[in-house]
Amino acid sequence: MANKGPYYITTAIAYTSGKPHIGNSYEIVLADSIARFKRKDGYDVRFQTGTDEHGQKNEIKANEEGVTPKEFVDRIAGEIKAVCDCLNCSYDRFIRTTDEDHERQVQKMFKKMYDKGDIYKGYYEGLYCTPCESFWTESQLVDGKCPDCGREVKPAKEEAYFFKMSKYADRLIDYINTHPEFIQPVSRKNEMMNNFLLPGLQDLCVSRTSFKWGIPVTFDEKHVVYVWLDALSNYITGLGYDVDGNSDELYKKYWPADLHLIGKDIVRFHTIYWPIFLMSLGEPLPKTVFGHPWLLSGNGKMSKSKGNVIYADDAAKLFGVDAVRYFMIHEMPFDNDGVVSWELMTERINSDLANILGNLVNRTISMSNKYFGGVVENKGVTEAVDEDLKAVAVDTYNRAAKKMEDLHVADAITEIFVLFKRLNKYIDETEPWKLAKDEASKDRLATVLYNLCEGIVIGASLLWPYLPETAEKIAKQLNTELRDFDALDKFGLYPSGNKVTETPEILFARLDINDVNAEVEKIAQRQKAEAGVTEEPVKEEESTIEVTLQPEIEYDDFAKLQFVVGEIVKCEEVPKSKKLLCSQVKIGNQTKQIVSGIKQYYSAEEMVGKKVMVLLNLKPATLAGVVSEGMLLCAEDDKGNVILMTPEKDMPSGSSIC
RNA sequence: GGCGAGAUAGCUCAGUUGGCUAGAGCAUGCGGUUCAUACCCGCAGUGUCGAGGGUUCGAAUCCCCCUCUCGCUACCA
Repeated sequence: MANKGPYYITTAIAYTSGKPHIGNSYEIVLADSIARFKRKDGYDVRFQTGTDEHGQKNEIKANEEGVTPKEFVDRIAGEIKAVCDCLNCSYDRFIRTTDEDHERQVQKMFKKMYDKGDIYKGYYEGLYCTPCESFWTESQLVDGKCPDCGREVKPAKEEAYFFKMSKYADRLIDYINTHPEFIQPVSRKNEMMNNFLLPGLQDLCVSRTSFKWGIPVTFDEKHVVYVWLDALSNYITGLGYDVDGNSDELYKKYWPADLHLIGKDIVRFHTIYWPIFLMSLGEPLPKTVFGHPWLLSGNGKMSKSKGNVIYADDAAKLFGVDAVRYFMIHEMPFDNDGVVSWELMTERINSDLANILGNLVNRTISMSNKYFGGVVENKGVTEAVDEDLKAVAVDTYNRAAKKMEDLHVADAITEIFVLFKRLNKYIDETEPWKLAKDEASKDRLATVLYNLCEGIVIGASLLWPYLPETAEKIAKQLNTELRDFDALDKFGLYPSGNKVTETPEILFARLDINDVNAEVEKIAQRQKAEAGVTEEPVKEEESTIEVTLQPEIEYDDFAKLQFVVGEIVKCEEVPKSKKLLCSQVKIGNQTKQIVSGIKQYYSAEEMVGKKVMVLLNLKPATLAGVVSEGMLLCAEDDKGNVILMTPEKDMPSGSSIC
């Protein structure tokens, strides 16, 4: 097989917060099918995945369980790796950000960037302007003063290191413009340009002192390296990159990466921060970053307490690994979200895998056994109808490869099924059962069955990247080997006179939706039990919210704030805004107009009559063209849900809150 | 509010630079077949191509406007 050169593909590394459901497992299967395709296509492939393990969340969860953070992430990383393995993913390295080689290089990178002046010490959230209640970074200041009001700012207490993103912005803009394949799909490129690059990049906080579970900054031990610098660099540390120039051969061979496969939610980090980090290190940029869409549950959000979480390993137990892989790959379009449900999986498996593919293999082998004792021989008795079959067969690779080149993986697998459908049609066209009745057409019958076997082997060889076990089973049943892709333009390589298996195994059994539903019900019960749901479910498990302490204040600071009870007497939507409601709030003998960003949680009508907590003496501001003379206090959880704070018992408006 | 994408058969979507009776898959109906996992093969559909206007010999495709949906982003006092 010709060597087409190195090909390096990565997935995002998974955060070790819990076991991934089927939507989160999609990426690894997609990456695996691309990696396997490239291998068979003659590339020298390296495929890396892994886990992102640092951060305060894991520190807290570990504390709750009474284990060390390392023990905690060891367990979760093990679960994540098990899911990858159960889906038959052929990664070359499963990197963990707690791996010693990774940690050492991240420390060196941080130092190098600092020495270059790309990282500087500042303050988390930056510099504080008391009247504006705002933090600013040094780069945002105008003449060293608050850009809003021009007053003095003073540093907050938590210091942090920042990366000077702006320094490389022009180079990055230029790179993106001259490399149209860099950000895929292209719609994401526009978003990055318009929302971040063209308006001007903010500096990025790259260290924290508020928790310990991270990679320590060598020259300032209070600090640990904060998330993205740690996580993103796995792509090069996993190849043995060395800051000092003593990089491993792997690095020299495989970097820059050909493809970073990531979810569409983290495109920004991979197409802005990551390239800029690499520029700072003086290393080349990855060739393509593909932000893929998501597989979403058809009926509402997946939740353990509802028992409707679909895990890849559960699905694999029920349907088989390849059936699950097939569904994930097939159902996911290039740039729209796909839908997953047990019903859809059942339909897809029955119609494509059982009916079209499984049945084709089965009927072909049955006929070979029935008519020729399993011996498949090319007697060379061809007819016109054979030509079209051969043409489709030898072109299948070209059609699929073109789709793969464009990362349209779902379309590639569909092209392979075009061949299987064509083979089914060929059986109808040639009617072997009729040929079998006439001794004179025995050789024609043999040729037909030979062509069928040959076509199936070509199809199975192409199918291997997506459904490796199935492809191998087919080859075994036909008593032959799968082919490399450079042999797929030839029809007739199947050894004539070969003997197929006497006992064809059903590749994919047809599924009854009722049986599936019964199994699904069992899974749901188990999940509910695990989530601790007894009779009345509903209650979502409360997640632990990461609380970062703000700088301490004096009592006098607090006393400056005037909190009162207000009653909303009138409320309307702010026309120019998507999120703002404008309320008239009665506070004792006064009425204030207050604008709040809570339209997605409260309608204007339901606001009226509510007693709420108001910060009264806040300097008025104009929002979306409307003056706001105070602030309605709300509680907000880590998922962004917002509720109004209201008095626990009724109190007259104007009552002071202290 | 800013930027962007989209609206085509019951469902999911294709439709290159405007050009013959607008397509595919799934689902539906009918017919054929029996080697096979009640499977496979064939045929048939129905569409005011989101609304309205314009350019053109000709528009799903180009222009204008409207309605709705979605993505990113800003505002969140």
